[in-house]
Amino acid sequence: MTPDRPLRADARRNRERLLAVAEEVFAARGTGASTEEIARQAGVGIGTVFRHFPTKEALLAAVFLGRLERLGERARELSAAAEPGPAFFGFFALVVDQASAKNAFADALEQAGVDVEGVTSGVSGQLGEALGELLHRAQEDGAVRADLGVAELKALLVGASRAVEFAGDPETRARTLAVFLDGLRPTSG
Amino acid sequence: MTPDRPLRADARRNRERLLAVAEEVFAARGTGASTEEIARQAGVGIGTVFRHFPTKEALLAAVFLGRLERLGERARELSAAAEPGPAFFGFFALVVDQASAKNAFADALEQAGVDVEGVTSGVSGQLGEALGELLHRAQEDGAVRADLGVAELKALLVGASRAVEFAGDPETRARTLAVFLDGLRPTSG
DNA sequence: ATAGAATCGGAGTTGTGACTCCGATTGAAC
DNA sequence: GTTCAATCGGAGTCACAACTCCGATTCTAT
Repeated sequence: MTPDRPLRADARRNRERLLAVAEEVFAARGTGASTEEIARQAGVGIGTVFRHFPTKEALLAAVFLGRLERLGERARELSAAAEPGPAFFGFFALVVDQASAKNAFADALEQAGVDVEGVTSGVSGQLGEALGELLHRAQEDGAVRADLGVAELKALLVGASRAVEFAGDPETRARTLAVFLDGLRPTSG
Repeated sequence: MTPDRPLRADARRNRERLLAVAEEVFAARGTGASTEEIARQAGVGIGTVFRHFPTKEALLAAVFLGRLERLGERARELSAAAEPGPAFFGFFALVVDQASAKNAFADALEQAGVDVEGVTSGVSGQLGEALGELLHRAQEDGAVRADLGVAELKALLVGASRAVEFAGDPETRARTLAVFLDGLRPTSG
């Protein structure tokens, strides 16, 4: 389908630099940030941005795709390396922490939901699997209530990210997060 | 400060109609919806929109202000009419329900946080008081964990709205909401 | 070192949306 | 019914952001 001749060295550099800068800028200024701003910060011309990403939407999709991929990796790592309970809650905290710096996961997942050009669906699926494993292991271990699925977990991650972002100071955040964590535990009754 | 001569009948009508339509349109299309669209749907010229609300931001502020006011009223009503526990959880569910139709509260509170021109601060304070009463009564009644304040409650309302909005189908929503409700209850330990 | 294909830069185009201005209209006071 | 100030409508202005185009530049294969 795609002959995909390897990119010239400078092109490859620019592409990577653009992705990195775009991620920062979108995180800092929101997805409304202008492509020109990104080009300037990356030290390239606007033309270069649009050659690599034919559309602003495509650039956004690429950035979110990267986020989802990294998130999936992290979930798999934790799944393999830690006890089910800590792995699960560690991942939850990690996502929420990122979000408190900048609402990464919510945007990313949302974008995946909208699914720009269908690009993200594959990765989104992978992430879903990783989340599923994390969740099910924690449930079998009795660390997390049994009546939740991956869909609920995603919603909760989005909600927690948002809540924690909204809560300004660290103490409010901690107390807010505690509600989520306690709510996730098996019901005592 | 403001002589505030009463508006002419047609002006008053237009102003109200604009607010109503703007609320609908912003809810449906997001806050990025154009003023022209709102004018068209309200059946007035663009000039009329800008005479009543000198800025799109001012229009947004007015809409959000209305939402916050109604929310505060509702909280006070419940506070007066129902048992502490049901009053609290009823309000929580109510906010979340609205949000699932369209993310009303999150946007409204967020806007209040940004506080366009300081207009919302008064009402936001009132809402805060109403929430405080709802919360404290429920806590004294033992229906809600004691380690939460109004700040945490607001964050949780925002987060829950978002989470439930993200969760597509009603069943996922219910299970997601259950995590919040259980997390809000006093910790058994 | 050289050719020439790939890539770059950024001025220019296009579209959109907030906001202004003023002649036309309409409500209210008499 | 007349008057006139308040209000209206919407064409026009202005700013900004996405996207295009092409001459200038740079990489790479020989």
